[in-house]
Amino acid sequence: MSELSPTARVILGMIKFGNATGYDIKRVVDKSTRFFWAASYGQIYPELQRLEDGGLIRGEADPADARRRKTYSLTDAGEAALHGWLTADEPPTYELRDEGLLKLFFSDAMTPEETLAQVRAMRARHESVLDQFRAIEPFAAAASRPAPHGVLQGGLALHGFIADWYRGVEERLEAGETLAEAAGHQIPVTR
Amino acid sequence: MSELSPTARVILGMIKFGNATGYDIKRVVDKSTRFFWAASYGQIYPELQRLEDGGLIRGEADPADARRRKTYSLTDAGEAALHGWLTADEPPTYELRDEGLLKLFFSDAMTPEETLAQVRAMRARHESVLDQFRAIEPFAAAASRPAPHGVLQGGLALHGFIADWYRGVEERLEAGETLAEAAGHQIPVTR
DNA sequence: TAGCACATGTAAGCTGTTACATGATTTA
DNA sequence: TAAATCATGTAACAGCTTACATGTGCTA
Repeated sequence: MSELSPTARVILGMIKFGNATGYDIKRVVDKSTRFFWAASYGQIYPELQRLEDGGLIRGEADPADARRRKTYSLTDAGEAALHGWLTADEPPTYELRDEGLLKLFFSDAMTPEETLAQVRAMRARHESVLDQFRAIEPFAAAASRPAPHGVLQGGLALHGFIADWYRGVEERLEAGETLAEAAGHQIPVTR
Repeated sequence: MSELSPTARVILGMIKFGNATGYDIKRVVDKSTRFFWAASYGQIYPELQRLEDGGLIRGEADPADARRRKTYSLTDAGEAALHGWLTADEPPTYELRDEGLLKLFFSDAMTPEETLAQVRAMRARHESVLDQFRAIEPFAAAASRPAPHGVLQGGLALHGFIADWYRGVEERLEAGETLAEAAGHQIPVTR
């Protein structure tokens, strides 16, 4: 049994928890996993087809429904594939693309003022993510299954930490320190 | 002037700071920016060609050098493009792909023991990144330009925070809490 | 009845990795 | 002299986004 494609991983999980149509999956992904696992229609619909061809999901089109909506569910093979992936011991993918960090990496080619402006933009970005998370939180807390709310807590902690870290760097840059000095003085603690 | 392609952004920066060949750029990227901005030969060499065609860089092949090495430098247009990108006020790209978080998101389909095993693997991953950063640090600290060391400090803080956060979650999971409970009790502080 | 949400799908194009091909130079 | 490193490049393929095409059902 070959590995699940990246998009297949979200799809199987989403179907497992009752998000049964491609449209549904997209809608839920855009409100939840997109912060660490995005998916677009261009990936979702072809992948649903492949998963059905491969026997991991089964699609049913209700003929009474005038909308040509196709409702998917996991087959036994699909359940097994999902659980196999969830419990696999290969190191999980972790990939980051952070343009702000790249700019800071090259910030010896900028003035301190220009660097400060970029740091501010980076902090704003993470604050905005925090705002989105806070807007989602009541729904996550009230949801029937608890794990997503746990992940959201992690996201709040993470982006809160990053925003705080940038705030500290900003203050030190404003006081005239270099980026390296400012970054070196930031000491994180978890309690 | 159209936007710099993702790989063009690292390339211009790297050339600016004296990494003059495709091979060089790849080597340095793999020791530094790859944690937040990766690049492969399949991107680098064609992009060097395009940048030269576009007049942002100039390549020189030393005929006395038996190795067919091509040494690049920034043209005035290239300097301007680099600086324009560095100081642009569009919100910088921030993309994360974290398979561990996706598994936790779906962990209601796992037993507590299986979830714990995944959290341990995630922590191990970040600890391993920390080890790599610590190995790099002396070189970053001794480098001629200071900004990369500042970024490394940020990386140490970030992955240290994440590893600590997972350690806390692990302990609470071991004590029998659910993921949502364990995550909710973790309170981050920066000082 | 207009507009929005529901619903599925595809085509074009960009970005990226992996693996291979080729050959020179340096070092053990 | 063998192996590692330096050095450039390409072909095949995987993955992803954006934009478009098409049509239904609900609601103000």
